[in-house]
Amino acid sequence: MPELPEVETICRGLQPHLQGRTIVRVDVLQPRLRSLVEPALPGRLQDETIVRVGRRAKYILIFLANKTVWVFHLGMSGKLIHVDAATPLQKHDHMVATLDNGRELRYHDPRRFGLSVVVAEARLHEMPQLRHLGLDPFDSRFDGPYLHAFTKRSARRIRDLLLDQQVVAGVGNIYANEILFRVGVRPTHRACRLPRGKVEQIAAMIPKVLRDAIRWCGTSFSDYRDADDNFGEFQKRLRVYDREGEKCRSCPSVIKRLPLGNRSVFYCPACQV
DNA sequence: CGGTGGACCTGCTGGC
DNA sequence: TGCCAGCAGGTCCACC
Repeated sequence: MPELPEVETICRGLQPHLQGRTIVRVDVLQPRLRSLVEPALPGRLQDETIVRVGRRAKYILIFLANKTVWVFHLGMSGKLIHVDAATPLQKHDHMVATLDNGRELRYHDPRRFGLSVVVAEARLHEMPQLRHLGLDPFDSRFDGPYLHAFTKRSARRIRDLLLDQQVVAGVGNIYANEILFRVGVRPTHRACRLPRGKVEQIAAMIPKVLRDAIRWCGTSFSDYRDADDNFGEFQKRLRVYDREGEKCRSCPSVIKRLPLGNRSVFYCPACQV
């Protein structure tokens, strides 16, 4: 589900609710996520105060006063929501953190592809999931030459390269498709065959599209919601993703869908070469 | 090493 | 109406 813009929207929504709050208790209702939630996790969080909420790629980072970090990844269908304690529990609510103001932070994830761990802040960037991540697209070092260093030596399709978190951290299938439409490149184009100028354009378009999506609070199809359980708006601004058979917004052609690996690509056969 | 394809889960939709 | 195949925002691992 959530790519960088959705995760960033959730973080921005959680920050004012969580900052300065103390976690009173944590209940794990279903520990079987992508990896098992360690039994010691509730004890490591109890009575800890939240300093701030941050993000690395698609990971949500809740920094605690004792210099540990509660890390979440939402997988495909995860939600992290701040609610009133009176809100009825939903099916697939797997974790509930009660805060000192009586409100609750709930982790909900039907497909259970998500992740939740607590790590020492000093070891955060050494944890297996974060260690090999590439640059965040908003990092000042992320530019054309950086991306070109990857594209020039890769025979992969450009869509697959953009999904590789070791190259750019935070792009997922929706935004990979949207970015490539906006630079007129087919998702199936081999990375190493793209001219340097096109790679520069792609590198510039990545943060542009992601920023735009953040401005619209992310993309909601079925299950994505922000920290207050509200929909995003960017689905109204998609040019190709999930628009198979519909008219291109830039020319008279019809958007095509192609299964590529186990993720569909969407493109305009006229606008994208 | 690089690249591909399947596995992990549940739920929804569309075709028959 | 009911059933079943196909598909879904992501990662990780086995295999070539």
